[in-house]
Amino acid sequence: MFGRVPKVYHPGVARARATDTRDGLLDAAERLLMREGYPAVTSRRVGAEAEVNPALVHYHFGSMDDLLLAVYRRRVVEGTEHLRRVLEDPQPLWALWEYNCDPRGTAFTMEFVALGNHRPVIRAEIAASATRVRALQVDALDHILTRYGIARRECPPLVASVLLSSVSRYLVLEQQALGITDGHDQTVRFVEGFLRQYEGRRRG
Amino acid sequence: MFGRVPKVYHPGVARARATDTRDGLLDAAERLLMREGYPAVTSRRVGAEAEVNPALVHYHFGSMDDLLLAVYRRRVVEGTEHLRRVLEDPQPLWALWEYNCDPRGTAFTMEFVALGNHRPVIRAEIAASATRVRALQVDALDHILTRYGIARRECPPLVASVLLSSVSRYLVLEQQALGITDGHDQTVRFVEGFLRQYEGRRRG
DNA sequence: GTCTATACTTCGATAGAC
DNA sequence: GTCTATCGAAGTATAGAC
Repeated sequence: MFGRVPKVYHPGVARARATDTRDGLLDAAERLLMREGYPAVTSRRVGAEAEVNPALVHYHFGSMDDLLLAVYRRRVVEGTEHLRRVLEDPQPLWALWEYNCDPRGTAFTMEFVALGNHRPVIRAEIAASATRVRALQVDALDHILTRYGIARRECPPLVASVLLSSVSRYLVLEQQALGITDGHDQTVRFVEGFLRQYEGRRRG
Repeated sequence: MFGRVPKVYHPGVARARATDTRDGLLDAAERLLMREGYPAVTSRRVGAEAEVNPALVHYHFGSMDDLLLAVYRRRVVEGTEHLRRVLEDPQPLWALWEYNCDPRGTAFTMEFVALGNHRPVIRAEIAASATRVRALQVDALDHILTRYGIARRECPPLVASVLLSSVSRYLVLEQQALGITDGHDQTVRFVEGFLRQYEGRRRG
């Protein structure tokens, strides 16, 4: 599995480079995952979506679990980088709320949660990355809440993080997975009124 | 592998009635769903779990979707009845919070959410039932909040319902599906402190 | 690296004996 | 109603030619 790192090819030949194929497979798997859900991510369909032979999935990644893991890891790296920028926003609470309300992130995560429910390897990976992300948020919120004069005892950063993400993500989940939006507008206004208390109207 | 165990029963003696078999299949499907998740709910495995021939699944329910739908509907009926009793609790906010914190309900629902993601029939069924349940909660919360002197403008019942269920269910989801509990204790204490403002300590 | 071909598994669903 | 037997489709994965 580790010895299959792509080698250098004859430069100038029209043949696709190994990393192109590999990335193409990752892209294809992610597209299928988002468009049709993880049951659609089969070696045959990934191959077809990448317009490449299905056997290459196993050549490049070994098992399907390994492919899915690679997809997940790639996105976590990007997501973490994104989150860091979000937390540097001049209105970090607003930015964090909007970040967590992004349906794409939730959809992606939920597919892997569903997947991880019966694939221990994936479950472990999600747990580890989720813990890191939460730590990042908590660290930032600690500074932010202190700056806003909110006592740690009154609202611990950890609690703020959990509350903020649970509400936003659950709303997205309901809407995305079930098409339910009853009460969502009102709830969003309620939360945003809260944010406005500390950071004023959203700018930019 | 399966069909070889139970053999012909003497007619008229211990033979299972049709409804027994049907219920047995529903039970078996639900057990498999909770224990191993929806991918495990195949006609063959349901048959084995119910100690009955796999072909009977199709005889009694038609397709697998129909079986899953039947499992879901049975539970919704029970769940709704349960919720009605919960809302009549002398401390309804506490009772509702605890009801939503029950991991079993969330696990069951999440399996169907994952399932419904790519099975339109199931998705529609979930959406419909979720809407009914929410209406039930909102109706009850309207009376409850009014009784506690909370103005509708200050905290609309609809918002209270969405907030309460999103936090509890998301906590359960994180813990159950990912094994993450960081910050959960603190968040629960935070919420319960809030409940205590209106209903005092939990009794019973 | 990439492809063809294939082994092996498990699925949903049905026909027909009893 | 229940079982046996089976079809056809789809999945993972590997071997081997190029």
